[in-house]
Formats: sequence, structure tokens, C-alpha cells
Amino acid sequence: MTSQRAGRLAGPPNPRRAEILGAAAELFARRGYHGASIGDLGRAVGLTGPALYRHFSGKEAVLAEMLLDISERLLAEGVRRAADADPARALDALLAWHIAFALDNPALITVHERELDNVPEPQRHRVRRLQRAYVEEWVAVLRRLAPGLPDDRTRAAVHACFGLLNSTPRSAAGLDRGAMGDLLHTMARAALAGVCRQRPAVS
Amino acid sequence: MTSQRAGRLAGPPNPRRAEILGAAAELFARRGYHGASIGDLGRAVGLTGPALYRHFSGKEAVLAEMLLDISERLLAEGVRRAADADPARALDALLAWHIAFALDNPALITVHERELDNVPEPQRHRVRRLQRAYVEEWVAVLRRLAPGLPDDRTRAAVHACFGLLNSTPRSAAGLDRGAMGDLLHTMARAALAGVCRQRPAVS
DNA sequence: CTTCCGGGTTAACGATCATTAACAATGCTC
DNA sequence: GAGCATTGTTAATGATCGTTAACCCGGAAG
Repeated sequence: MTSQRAGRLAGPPNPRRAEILGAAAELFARRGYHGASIGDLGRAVGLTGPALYRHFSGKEAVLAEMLLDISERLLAEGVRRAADADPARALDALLAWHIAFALDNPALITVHERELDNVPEPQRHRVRRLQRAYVEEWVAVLRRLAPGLPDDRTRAAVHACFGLLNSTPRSAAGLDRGAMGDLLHTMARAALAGVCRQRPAVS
Repeated sequence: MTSQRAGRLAGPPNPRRAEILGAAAELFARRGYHGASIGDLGRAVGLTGPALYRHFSGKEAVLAEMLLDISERLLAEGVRRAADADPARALDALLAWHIAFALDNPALITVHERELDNVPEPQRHRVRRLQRAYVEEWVAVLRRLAPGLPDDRTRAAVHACFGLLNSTPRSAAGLDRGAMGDLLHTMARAALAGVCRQRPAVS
């Protein structure tokens, strides 16, 4: 029995696994899950393709572990930041967290956004639940901030906000990290404030 | 010689070609370019895989024609709308256009956003130029609206705005088309207004 | 010193892919 | 009605893919 079992028990954090996951994130983000072969993943860390099977049970397992890790990290810190008693401060904290994550891990954010469908079924459900829970943290904060807003509107606004924040990896224009973070924070807060203010007259 | 030549001359608009392009857009959007096989594309229109070669020179040609068509349509109407003498009205017209396109063609917007790298080289360059020109229409309008804003900031803001608007296909929450359009318009305008207002104190 | 195991290799497998070849049916033109 | 282009089909080809098999080597344990 090798150490690949189940993929996420305890044990010492195998550095090879982390290295592979990092390289796989870049390749999956740039070329898509089906566009990156196991040979590519191995080559990216100086190995041959089959060597990956010493660390993961297969290609799907790499993606599954990657997405589980991302959505757990996003949710865990999201819960923490959303707990602020002042909803405005909570929202700013959520924005700062998501922006920092997206700027620091553009490949991960991209994969997280696009590749859920390729996660095999036992774990896809868990990832979906984590993603949904993360969204709900945002929705809950916005609800405190704009109690009149109907829930479906709020949820749609959160998704649109994520679209804005996650655009980072595709623009990455000349701006440095700080300026880009400020820009995204300003735009996202303004967008959400706009939808909160917009109490529709009719319809 | 079949009628597949070059892919985009004149001739009567072959309905089979359009049908294939539509089905391919759905499949490429849902599963990614490499995740959809030629057999899948054919099956989606009631044919076998090799039948596609009667209408396109290959899989890459399908994607190339799709992206060229999208970016041409976006740019052509974008130029028209950006021509308004009042920059605020021009911006609203651009927003309405992009939102309508995204809501009416969610698959196309997704493919346009993700699959440029899979377009073969002679045409990829043309698509890139069209996409860039479209962005520049937005940048030019925003520049008239906020002359003090540095160009790289403006461009980054436009890209972020696109990220917001193009999130439509992935959220698509229970909101109907009209409500979703209003929401996106409100949020995007607020986001851009926010970044225009934000004349940084220092830095 | 031997044993064994973690982590790597190359070779081989079956599946699937994009593409081409060979052939058939349909309908238009002369 | 003979020819011919159009638009389909099935079969075949070669490449590549994910995965497994068989082997190998270094180092820790006994």
C-alpha cells in the first residue's frame, strides 16, 4: 500500500503532493482539465507521467483534492470574516479575503470556477456544498446590510460580484498587486452598494 | 471540392453550418473545447462525427469561426453604441448591448472568454485584435467620462466589468431575463462609477 | 548483510480522439 | 436518363490518453 490512500487523511504534508497540486493548478487553469495530460503534469514537476500514481489514485483525484482544498479554505476564512457584528465591516472583510485569495492564487480561482463538472461524483457533491455555503456567507451579510432585497436577487448579485473579483487572472493588466486589489475592492463594493440601493419602484 | 473552403466567404448562409456552430457552442461552453469530441458535436445535431468534415475543415475551424463571429458581432455593435456624443449615454448603451448579448448567448460568451488559446494561429491573432478593439471602445468611453483616470486602471476596470457581466451563464439564478439584465446593468454601472470617482489621494 | 518499502523508471494495454478513405443516396442539370 | 456535386454513412489509421505492469534503486530496520 502506498501513501495515496483516500487522498486527505492526516500524516505529514507530503511536499511532492503539494508540488504536483500546484503544477496541476497552473496547467488546469491555462489549458483546462482535459487539455492537460498526466504526462504534462508529471513533466511540470520533473517526473514522468506514471509517477503521479505514487501520489494520487488518478487524474480525477488530483482535481478533486484541489477543489476540495480550495473550497474548504475559502469557506473557513469566509465564515470567520462574515462573523463581524457590523455587516459593513463584515462585507469589507469578505471582499479583502476573496481578493487576496484571487490575487495570490489566480490559477486556483480559475480552476475552482470552471472545473467542478470534472470532479468525480462522491466529492463533487461535497465541493458543491462548500461552494454553496461560501456563497451563503456573503448572502447573509448582504441580507443584514439590505434587508429589503429579495434573496434571489441577493444571490445573483453575489455571483456577479464573484465574476468581477475572479476576473483577475484573465486581466492581470500592468497594475501591481496593491493597485489591483484596491481597484477590485472599490468596484465590488460599489456594485453591491448599487444593488442594495436599487429598491425597484415597481415590478 | 466541397463548400467548406476558407469557412467564411459569401454564399448563402448554410443552415447546417449554423446548426453545428450552435450545438458546438453549447458543448464547448459546458465541457470545454477538449472535453467535447467531434462525435459529440455531430451527435448533437443528429449526425455522425465525420459528417462535420463536409462543413468544416476540422475541429479547430469550428472554434475559429465561432470566435471570429462573436468578436466581430461584439465589436461592430460596440463601435456603434460607443459613438454617442454623451459619454454617459454611450456607456449605458454599451452596457445594455453587452448584457443583452450575454443573456441571449450565454454559451457564446463563455467560449469567447475561455477558448481563445485553442484557436489556431492565423485566426487567433485576428480574434485577439477584435477583442482588444472592443475593449478599447469601452476604455475610450470611460476616458471621456473620467479623464483623470490612468489608462491601465481604466483597462483593468473594463476587464473586471466584463467579468461581472459574463458571470451570467454561471449564475443564471431564478431571476428572469429582465430582472437579471437590470441587476447586471445597475451593478456594472455602479462599479465603473465607483472606480471613476475614486481619484486616489496619493500613490 | 539482508529485507523491505517508498518512489521512481520504461513498456505495454485498451480506449478514445481527430482525421481520412471508400462508398452510397439524393437531387439538379443537360 | 446519364452525369455529377452534395451530404451523408461505415471502416480504417495513427496519435494520444489514462492507467497498469514489471522492474529498479536508495535507504532505513532488523
